[in-house]
Amino acid sequence: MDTDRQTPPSALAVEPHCAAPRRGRPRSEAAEQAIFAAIERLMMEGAGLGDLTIEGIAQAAGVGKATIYRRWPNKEALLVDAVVRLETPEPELSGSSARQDLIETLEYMRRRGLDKRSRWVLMVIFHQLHSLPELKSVYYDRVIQRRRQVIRDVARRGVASGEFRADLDLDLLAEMLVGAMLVRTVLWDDSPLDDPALPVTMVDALLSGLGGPAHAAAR
Amino acid sequence: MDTDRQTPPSALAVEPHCAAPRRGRPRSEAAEQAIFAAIERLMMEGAGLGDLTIEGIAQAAGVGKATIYRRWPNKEALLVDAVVRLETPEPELSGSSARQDLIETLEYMRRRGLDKRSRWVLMVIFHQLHSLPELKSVYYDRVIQRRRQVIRDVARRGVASGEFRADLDLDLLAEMLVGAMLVRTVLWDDSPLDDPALPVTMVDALLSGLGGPAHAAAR
Amino acid sequence: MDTDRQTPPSALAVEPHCAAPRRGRPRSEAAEQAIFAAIERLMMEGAGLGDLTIEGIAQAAGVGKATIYRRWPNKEALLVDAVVRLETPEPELSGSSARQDLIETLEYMRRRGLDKRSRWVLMVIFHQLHSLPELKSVYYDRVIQRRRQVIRDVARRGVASGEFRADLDLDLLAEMLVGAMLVRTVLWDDSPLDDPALPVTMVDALLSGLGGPAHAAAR
Amino acid sequence: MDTDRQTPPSALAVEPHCAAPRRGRPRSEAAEQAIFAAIERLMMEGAGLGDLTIEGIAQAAGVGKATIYRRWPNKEALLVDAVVRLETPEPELSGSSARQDLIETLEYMRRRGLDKRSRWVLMVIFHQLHSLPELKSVYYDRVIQRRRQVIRDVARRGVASGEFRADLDLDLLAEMLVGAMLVRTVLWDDSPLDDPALPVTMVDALLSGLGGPAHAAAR
DNA sequence: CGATAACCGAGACGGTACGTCGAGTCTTGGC
DNA sequence: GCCAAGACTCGACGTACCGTCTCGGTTATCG
Repeated sequence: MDTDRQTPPSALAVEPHCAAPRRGRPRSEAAEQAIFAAIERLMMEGAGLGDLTIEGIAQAAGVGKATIYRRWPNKEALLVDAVVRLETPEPELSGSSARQDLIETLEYMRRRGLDKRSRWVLMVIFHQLHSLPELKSVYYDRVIQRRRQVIRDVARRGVASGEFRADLDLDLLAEMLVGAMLVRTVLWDDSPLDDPALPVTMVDALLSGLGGPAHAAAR
Repeated sequence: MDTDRQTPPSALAVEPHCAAPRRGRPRSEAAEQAIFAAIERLMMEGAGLGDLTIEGIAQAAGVGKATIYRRWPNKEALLVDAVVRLETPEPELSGSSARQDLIETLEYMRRRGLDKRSRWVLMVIFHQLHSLPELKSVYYDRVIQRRRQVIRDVARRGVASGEFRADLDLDLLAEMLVGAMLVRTVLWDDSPLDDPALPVTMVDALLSGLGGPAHAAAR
Repeated sequence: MDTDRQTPPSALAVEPHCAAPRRGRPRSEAAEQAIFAAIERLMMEGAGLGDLTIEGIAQAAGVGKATIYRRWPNKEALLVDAVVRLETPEPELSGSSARQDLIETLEYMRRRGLDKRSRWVLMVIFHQLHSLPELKSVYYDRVIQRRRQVIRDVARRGVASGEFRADLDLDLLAEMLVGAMLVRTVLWDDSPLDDPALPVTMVDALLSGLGGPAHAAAR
Repeated sequence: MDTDRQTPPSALAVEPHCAAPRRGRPRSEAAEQAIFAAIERLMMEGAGLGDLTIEGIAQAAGVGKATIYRRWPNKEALLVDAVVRLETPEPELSGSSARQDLIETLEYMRRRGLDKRSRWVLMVIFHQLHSLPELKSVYYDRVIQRRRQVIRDVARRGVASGEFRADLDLDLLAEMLVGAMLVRTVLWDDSPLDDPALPVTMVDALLSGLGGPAHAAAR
């Protein structure tokens, strides 16, 4: 499915509304690149969300404001597209075992949480997610669902191989792992993500259970 | 505990800067109430974060802008105080067992996630947390740390009673539970918080472990 | 007189800049007509000067903007040419007497002042005359000087025939007559141009003089 | 009449719409002065009408754009008010004779036509007169009608004293004199206004009549 | 009791960014 | 080389808020 997807996934952007034979001067690919590059540059220079202005971006990109507004209907839509574009690709899972795959996924998230760019992306997402309803569905479909599916697939294989309990609630598993990583990534930036053993610790804790003797006896 | 807490916890607010005997007309308590009431009203009418402007709030509250700026140094500080003020009080834990206390804590979070007002509060928190460093520490000290302490206390008692494993990582426990609830609360608003059994399921999953026979054998 | 005037008097227009044999597709005569027709149409629909935009004209004419800019260097030049093109031809004077010729000239101006199209032309002239120095000389040479010459010729014949005083200041005569008509045309649009006797009244007043007995005695 | 007119005649301006007891901070008189001063300065530096921008004026006046838009609804209204404000006061007429008064009036217009500031004002008037209908009536009532009345009064006295013919058409007299001056002022800026004898020449020509012996015989 | 001082609503102030529009230029494919 | 279409940069438009600053007027406490 989706084998021929070359064009990058630009949601929210204003497509030239004509259907077939495209007339007139085509939009400049260079301008688009310059815009995204300017955003990334400003962002890396420490610009917060409120510091990113359309006028500033246009200036930094050497581009007219109209060129931006021709592509996106407003500031939010632009930021959203910039954010989606900055998302790092999903990791390739080794597939040696379900436990190992979970660990690799969490390790990917851990690294992402340490990367300035990725953390900035998450900030924007969390910021705009509720003020721009369109973004919600776009990001949900394009990023979140995709990741949930990865974990879900891993878990299914784990259940089949007997690594995971048969009555496993797949969503719950995903959320407990992802949620814990998000908390450490988004809520604290002096966050304890530096420990490379974190993914192993988390996965094993979840698989082995945290209950003690009294808990085991009660079952 | 905390029996003498009458004055609301207004951090970030600008206190009248003269220390000693205070002269002149005192600040109107009514104005303060009107401001908070206006924010809540606007919020309940569906105003997003970007729709909340100082001018709008002042107008809705029938209050001069200066009256707001006399109390808070800027827009963010006001929103933060409004948010902290809307925080529901912590639940009383029954203390019958550590497991039960965890479940009650999660049940409290679940209810909170279903409440429109509380969800709006979380939105603001997530939004402003990075753009206003002051908020970060205030909210961190005042809300997050307090909750972490509650869970930590519960867990400690659980370890002592043998309900929890002795090598329990308290922070990890807290984050996996809290993180999962936050994901369901903040990221999705069609979220599956409706299931009243959710807290029990989560706690028991974490305590019993999700590993299957193959996992158990490997240990 | 002027029997060979086929090509319209297009001053300010940009001639294809290669001098010699002209190659490639020749310019579309139809496009030119469409542009002028569009301007006239928009003008008659009540468009003020500020409402006439190049983009609007191009759209209304079904023509690309470049097609306009290939012919005129800027907006003002286009309007000027459009205006000159709308100028009605000079009247044929009967020549029966100098007084009669003056009256006929004023009558022509009176009618012109009652015509919406002509009044619009005058508006544009008065507007652009100072912001576009080129227009000034073009319009001056092509329209004003021509008319002054007509009146001057008439007056000269009048002096020769004894109808006019020998010490007549020709320019002053022209300006007093023309000026009065312009005032009624340009400054007021509820203007009293409806009276068909106006030209006769004006000419006779000027010729007979407005001085009374006391004035006559003083001379 | 109008003995108590202190407040300058600011038409088109947006008056604070509250009726009686004026609340809030009053508008800064200084800002208003700075705005007008900036316009005049820019104008004297040779700015054409198209070169006068709100942003430029605000900058030159050291004033926020909003401060301008709080007073005038748009650019045109501001220019109009600036123009009306720059109008020089009417001259005091000596009243020694009707002929003399007419000459003085024309001399005033001649001088005005030689003054850069006044010519600029006339340009703006002629420009905006048709694109901004409100201006038309304001300027008409406030300037043109007033001047017509002056000439009318003079002429009436002239008729009474026998200096002017009894059947004098007052409006026609005014328009022929005023029109001729306007033509020389507005249409040509290399205009022959330098001759100080011009007013005398014009008035005497009009009073004595330009007809020659043949014309006189025909009456 | 009167002065003093800080409060109050209202709204103007200088700025900054927004999103739109037009001018004049450039770049497609097509005739 | 022209044509229609429509992108491009630039810069002004008119609007909305921000955070500050007066206004006239209202309570409090202090002297």
